[in-house]
Amino acid sequence: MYKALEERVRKTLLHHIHERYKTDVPLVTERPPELSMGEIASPVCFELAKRLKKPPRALAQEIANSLKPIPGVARVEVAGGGYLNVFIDRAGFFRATCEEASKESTGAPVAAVPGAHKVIVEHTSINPNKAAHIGHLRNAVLGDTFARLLRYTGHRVEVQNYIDNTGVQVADVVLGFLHLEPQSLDEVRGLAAAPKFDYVCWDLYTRVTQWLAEDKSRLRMRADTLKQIEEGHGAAAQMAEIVATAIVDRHLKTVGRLGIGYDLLTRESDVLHLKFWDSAFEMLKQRGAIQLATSGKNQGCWVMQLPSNAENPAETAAPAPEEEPSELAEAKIIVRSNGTVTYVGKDIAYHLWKFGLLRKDFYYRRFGQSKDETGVWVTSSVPGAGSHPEFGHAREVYNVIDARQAYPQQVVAAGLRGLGYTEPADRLKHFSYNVVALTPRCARELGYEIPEEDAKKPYIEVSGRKGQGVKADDLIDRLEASAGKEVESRHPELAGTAEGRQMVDAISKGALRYFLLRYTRSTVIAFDFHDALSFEGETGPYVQYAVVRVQGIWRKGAERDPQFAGGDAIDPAEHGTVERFLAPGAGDDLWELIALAGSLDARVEAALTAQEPAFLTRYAFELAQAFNVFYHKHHILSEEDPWKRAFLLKLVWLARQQLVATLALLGITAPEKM
RNA sequence: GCGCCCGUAGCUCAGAUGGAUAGAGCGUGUGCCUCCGAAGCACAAGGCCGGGAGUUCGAAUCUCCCCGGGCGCGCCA
Repeated sequence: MYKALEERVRKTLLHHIHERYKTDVPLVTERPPELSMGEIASPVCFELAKRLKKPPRALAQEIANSLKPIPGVARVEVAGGGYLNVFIDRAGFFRATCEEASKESTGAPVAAVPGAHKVIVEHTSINPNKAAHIGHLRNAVLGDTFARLLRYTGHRVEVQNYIDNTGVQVADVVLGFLHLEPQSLDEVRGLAAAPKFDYVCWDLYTRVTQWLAEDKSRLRMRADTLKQIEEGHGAAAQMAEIVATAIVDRHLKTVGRLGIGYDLLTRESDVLHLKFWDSAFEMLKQRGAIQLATSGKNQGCWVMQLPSNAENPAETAAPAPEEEPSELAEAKIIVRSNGTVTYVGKDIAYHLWKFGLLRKDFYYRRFGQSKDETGVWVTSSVPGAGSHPEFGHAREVYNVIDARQAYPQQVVAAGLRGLGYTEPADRLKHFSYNVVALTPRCARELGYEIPEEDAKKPYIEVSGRKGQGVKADDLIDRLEASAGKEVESRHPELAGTAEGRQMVDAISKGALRYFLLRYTRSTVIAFDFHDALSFEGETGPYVQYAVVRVQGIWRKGAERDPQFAGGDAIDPAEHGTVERFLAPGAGDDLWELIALAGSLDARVEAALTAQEPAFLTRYAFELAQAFNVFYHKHHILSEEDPWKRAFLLKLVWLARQQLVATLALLGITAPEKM
């Protein structure tokens, strides 16, 4: 509701200034620091004063006096040196917010706006050769939450998880099963069917890394293995298929514990076998987007020139004709002199497909052994039976990839641009985030040797190749154990019941998702079990608890009075009492909660524009905090004035609606009790 | 060397698009369960926003220069 009103105020002011002063100024609105200053403020008169050479305060006064009434606004005041402070019509805002909230879905996906363009969000994309760790979880949770935000605002969203099943990381594990700890195909199949196969591979991968380091000649074996896997034949390829498929299955189960799923798994092997690259290569050559270097250090390679000035690609797009590509420092190799394509080359082809610009498509089937029709879709190299949804053909693409990969992402965009697809290139967004590191204390706790000079650092990055890091399932297990203890101490009667398990599940999931989302994307998370396992303060369970308190009120109310109706109590709005309870002064604290509860739309908007899910965790916390303050101040069930009681109940209902909706966007549910 | 990110309370972090008195959580100290659940609430202590210059009516936020940290820049993926 707040967003709509803010926009209306902004438009009215702009129009008014345009009419009265015949000038257009950039107009921003903001939240005043205190409620006594209104709910919407604009410093526009400072800017206007500069242009008109008049004192800002006088201008503000003029505008405030001459402005026609704005629907939903009670009054406009002048404050400070020339601020325009807008005071919302409290009762009207309350009614409108309740109206909106009653239509709100509480978690179910919102139907896309008819005719909406498709947005692809790619996230997770873990190498399928070992167990997922906390860094992967940050990726998946960020991507999943952003997709929820897009869906909530009416976008058509397709979530993809890219599976690099033909890369060196898979090859390393296959190498381990072939040479380091030889196993037959059947034996590997057996291992892959066992529960903790991803942990087995985690350890094997570590040993292979060391084994390769011990004797560099073994790198040749790896190259051969990789080649076999890429070409898709031989024992190595079969083993890679078994390993990758089983690990992907493990990853899906792990992220599934946090409520994360996908529309499509795209496999690199299918990109290769369907020769997506060949098509892309032709396009790139035809458009001159890549050149064959005829001399210099890159001789024999196909290279792409990158604009040296990223901010102004147009200026550098056309190089001087006499310039030799081989001499350009900014050239990026796309095809090696031996004719094989690099990773970015494949990625360019894949992204052409994402935008529907490649004249090729995958085949599709359901993932998994079971023949059910519910499994996630996965790409295939061979025609499958039956129909499938249309995949790809996005207008906009978000790639959730950590900040270290900013450069390759730029190369992909440059590739699109080189083909003349400037608009798709602009709509290819790198949803960048920083890594999850460990605090030195945490690293020592896990038994890693930390040099003295590193012990003072705020965080240290550990090596996945060395098998260091916190495995996702281990962390979730610890959270569940910890939540289980809390639940048991509060509700011993629920031990072992389905309700108890659901409670533990909701709390641990809520704590973890909230923890990973509360940091802004550019922050390196210094992971520590103490913070991640906390259920107090700014955490998911704190917000969940606010919702649980509402259920408590309803439950208690129903126990005492069979007629009690909770959120559906008599509508106080219809009896003219809302104005009384929200009157400036006495009603300020209630109004504060309402103003915040009505700001969900504005916060969602901000989170989307800034691509910053952390804005929403912040909002959830603020709202829960405001509700808790309200809860302690007003005792609802013992309120004697029936109108006041009805009003407070409606307010409780509203706060709950907004909290539940916000949590749903964060992928968190609140249990009935906790 | 070039490019990107970061430096805010003892610790971990918010302060998007420049705005009014820089905020949370954790930790510390003190209160509050006969009262809708204390996974909570209230109060207190704690800050040259890394340093310096500049732009502006106004700078934690923008520009430049330092200092300190992290990450990229491969015929790896």
